[in-house]
Amino acid sequence: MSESVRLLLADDEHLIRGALAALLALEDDLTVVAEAASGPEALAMALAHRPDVAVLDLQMPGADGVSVATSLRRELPSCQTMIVTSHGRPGHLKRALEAGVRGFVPKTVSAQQLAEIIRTVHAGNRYVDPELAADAISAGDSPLTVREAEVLELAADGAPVAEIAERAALSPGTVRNYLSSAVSKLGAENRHTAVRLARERGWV
Amino acid sequence: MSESVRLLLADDEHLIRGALAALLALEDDLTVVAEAASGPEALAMALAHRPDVAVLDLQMPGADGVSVATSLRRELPSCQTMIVTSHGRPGHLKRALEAGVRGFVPKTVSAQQLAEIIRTVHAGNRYVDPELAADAISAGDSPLTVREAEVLELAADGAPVAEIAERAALSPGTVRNYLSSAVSKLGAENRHTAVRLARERGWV
DNA sequence: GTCGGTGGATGACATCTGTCATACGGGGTG
DNA sequence: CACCCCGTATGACAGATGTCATCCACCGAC
Repeated sequence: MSESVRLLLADDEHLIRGALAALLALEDDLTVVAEAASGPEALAMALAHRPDVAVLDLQMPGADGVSVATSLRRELPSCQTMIVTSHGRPGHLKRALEAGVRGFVPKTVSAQQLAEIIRTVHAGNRYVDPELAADAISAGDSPLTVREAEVLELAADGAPVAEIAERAALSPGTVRNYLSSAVSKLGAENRHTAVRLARERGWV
Repeated sequence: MSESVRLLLADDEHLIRGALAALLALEDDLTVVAEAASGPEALAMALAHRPDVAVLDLQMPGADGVSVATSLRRELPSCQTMIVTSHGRPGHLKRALEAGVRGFVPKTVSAQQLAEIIRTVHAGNRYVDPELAADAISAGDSPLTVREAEVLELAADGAPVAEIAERAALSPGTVRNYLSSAVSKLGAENRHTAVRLARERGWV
């Protein structure tokens, strides 16, 4: 049937990918034409099989779903992309939408729902899980300046101020100022909880 | 058929749980008798349906797979438990085995393999994914004492010493001692990198 | 040109952390 | 019993961190 939507499934969890392929194959207007277990593989398979829709897991070895979507947008514009994620955080959603992703759903949806969303995306529309969207909206825009976010990111792995200063080419004092203001903007107790909060809200 | 293995599936990701149920149902010696989307629900369903084998996701809301396994061991000893995990870290494996879990596999296995492993577990044998086992062995035993690990865990979310002390019912000075010794044992620069290292090695 | 805003820096100060020595009670082991 | 390790605690001290006020240079707007 030439009407069938050609799908690429990319997920590093074989169990899920296989199960998903089996369930989606039950829908007679959906055809899984390729599967991949990593970011680079997904890209290669997409270019080889030219699917209509790419269903990408967010967390994959090599390159995450959003990077793959970005590449696909450039190299195979005819292919719509959508992200499926285990435990989604709003930051990824924002990144994904900026990358041109048309669908963003958690893995808590059922196969029926997923099939329906695939059709929606294939029709050129967008679909974002309402709950994730609400989270993203309630998280709002980052109150951090570019520098504050940069410094906060460098602080993420527990590096001391001196190291952050070196890596950011700033004076240690300045780094402490930025961290201090970031911490107070986020209402955190110290930079480490600040990093955590910013991560949760997708601001770094 | 009375020979069929009665299964409980617990996973908060509807997509995966449903798909898994569908695939496992294809094996005619396996029957899914209950599904759950959270830790407490898994426990309740297990007690209600008395499955032979419980297939538990590691990450679930409410109570993780290992806690559920621990409770099951006590409240429904006839039920064998196994853990399926997305991105397994060795620490969980050790915890799981101590909780009496008989099978521990990553979601990268195929449905066929999983079915086979379920049979293995049901037969009273154990199965641990070779790669996860290798990781666990190479990570070795934790050099941390129980208290050090406890305190380190409380330090994980960036809480200040005072808060850790309160939550651990210890004096702040003692907390600092433990953190200090944990940091030096792990060769870290500060408690935060120590937390990260311990996490990577599965020691917390 | 003056004004204000922003990025960057400095210095001072209080507090928090990390480290160390020391102390004491309890549980094993020789 | 003596010894050692562990858990717990205290005190002391150096260094790191968080906070604040202040300052300078640059840039764009008025």
